[in-house]
Amino acid sequence: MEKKRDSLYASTLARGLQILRAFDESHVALSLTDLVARTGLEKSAVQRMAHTLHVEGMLERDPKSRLYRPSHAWLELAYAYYWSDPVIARALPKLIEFSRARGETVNLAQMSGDHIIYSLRLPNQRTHFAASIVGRRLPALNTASGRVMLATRSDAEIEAACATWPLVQGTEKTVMDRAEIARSIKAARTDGYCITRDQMLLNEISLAAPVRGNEGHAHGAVQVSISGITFDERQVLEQFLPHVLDTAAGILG
Amino acid sequence: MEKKRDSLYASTLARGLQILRAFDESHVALSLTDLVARTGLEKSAVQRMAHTLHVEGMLERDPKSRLYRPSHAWLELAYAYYWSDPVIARALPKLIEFSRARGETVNLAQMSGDHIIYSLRLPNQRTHFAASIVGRRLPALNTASGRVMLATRSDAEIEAACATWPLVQGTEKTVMDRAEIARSIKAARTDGYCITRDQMLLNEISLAAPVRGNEGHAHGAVQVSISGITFDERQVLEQFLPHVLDTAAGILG
DNA sequence: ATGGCAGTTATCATTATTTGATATTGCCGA
DNA sequence: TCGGCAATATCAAATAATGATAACTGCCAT
Repeated sequence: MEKKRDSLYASTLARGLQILRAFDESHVALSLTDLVARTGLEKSAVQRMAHTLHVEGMLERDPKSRLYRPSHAWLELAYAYYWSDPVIARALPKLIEFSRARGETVNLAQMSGDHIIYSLRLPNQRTHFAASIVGRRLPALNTASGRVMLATRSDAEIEAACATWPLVQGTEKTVMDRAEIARSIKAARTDGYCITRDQMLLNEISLAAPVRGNEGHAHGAVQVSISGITFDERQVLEQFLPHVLDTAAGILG
Repeated sequence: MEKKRDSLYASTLARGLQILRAFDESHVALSLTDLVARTGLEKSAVQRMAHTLHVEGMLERDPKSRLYRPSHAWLELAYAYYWSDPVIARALPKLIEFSRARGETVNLAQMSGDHIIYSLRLPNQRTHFAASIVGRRLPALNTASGRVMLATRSDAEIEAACATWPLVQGTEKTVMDRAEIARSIKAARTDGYCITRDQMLLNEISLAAPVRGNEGHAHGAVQVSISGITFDERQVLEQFLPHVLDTAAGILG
């Protein structure tokens, strides 16, 4: 539509991507009209894009209901991503080791703009579905992983992030005070870890340590989710912090 | 190139998808000329598609080397896929339970045309990278998972599959004899499970059981990978089969 | 059953967008 | 410093996308 004065910009392709992005956790199967509503594209455009994506194997379609759904190709893209990111290959064996040794859920989170994204997850207990699958994005400032990664950046960047990056109220106890978050990040810088509680899920304690490259800044974060019912924060630090720090340090060390 | 006489087919979108699919385990970062070589598209087309994908956040690019790489958006697509597939949500808690109880690597495989694709993986020991990440595709006939799922289909389908589906020689011991594979599938139908050894990896024993829906045919397979060094096939059956069958049966049961 | 209707499929003239050739610029190694 | 390759930018030609609209379908309520 009215995107950019960019002669290299192929708007048809962009429209097709809009269709793909219309699917998310609360939109798992969409009809043509759903897609029209969600993308704001013309009915005809949606028809052509969806059809093309179907022919190309990017969308499955139920002949009965005529609803479009993501196809397995979406997992193949994740597979390609995994191979492309060198941090993943280094992190995975360490996370497996941790998971085996401690029997707790351990994740690799990475920065993705002003969000974190979970790129590896080794769930060890039944929890919410969203907390067990890869690809979930959360506002960086609201998460231990995000803060501990941010803590490896410059003061200016931290300040800008604290001032402008989005916050989402995950629970009634989610910290929404930017000054307090800034303090948490400063603490994370000196401590080398960040611990939070009840931020995105009640009774969930989250402990994260940065995966640092040579240059010092974070390429990711190793994060564990611990039940706040069976442990308090002090116990989590005592029992898990050394191993988490070790695991994180070992990845690019 | 000139695909179909299909008035609804948006070739620009298809070209963009070709760019995405140019990335795989052995092509993790590609230059424009690489993309030209791999896709067979015109230089200008590649330029525009790659640029658009970059602007839309689907490709990352290293300003120094000018190489394009998959972005985190590829993981977000996987996230959307996970929510869209009802089998995943049912299977995940069961697999976690299994993984916890047995301490062995357990996977959910699904049919994807004539291949299987691993859609959930809970690795429990260090192994090859490819064996630990989701989205990997393998020829169905060469895998225990593929055979056990195929075994729930009609005789005609099995016959056709055995005659025409692709085979890949994963190791020197990979069974490439279609008649033998057909026998293995028939056995899987009566046994309710399939076990293989040394097929895609030497000294790997693979045991799979079907995830059946009401109608009886398989929506997936629960599969465990066991070291063929520490166990022989008889031991694997004794020690794992009941639990694998249980887990698979419990998913849609 | 049947009729109505929302949603899907198909058609087509118009023209905006892509196309692909080429020219220019920038980068890296010799 | 220069040479050569790869990446960017440009542009006229025309293809391929557009969006309005018409025809069709299957589904639900009656």
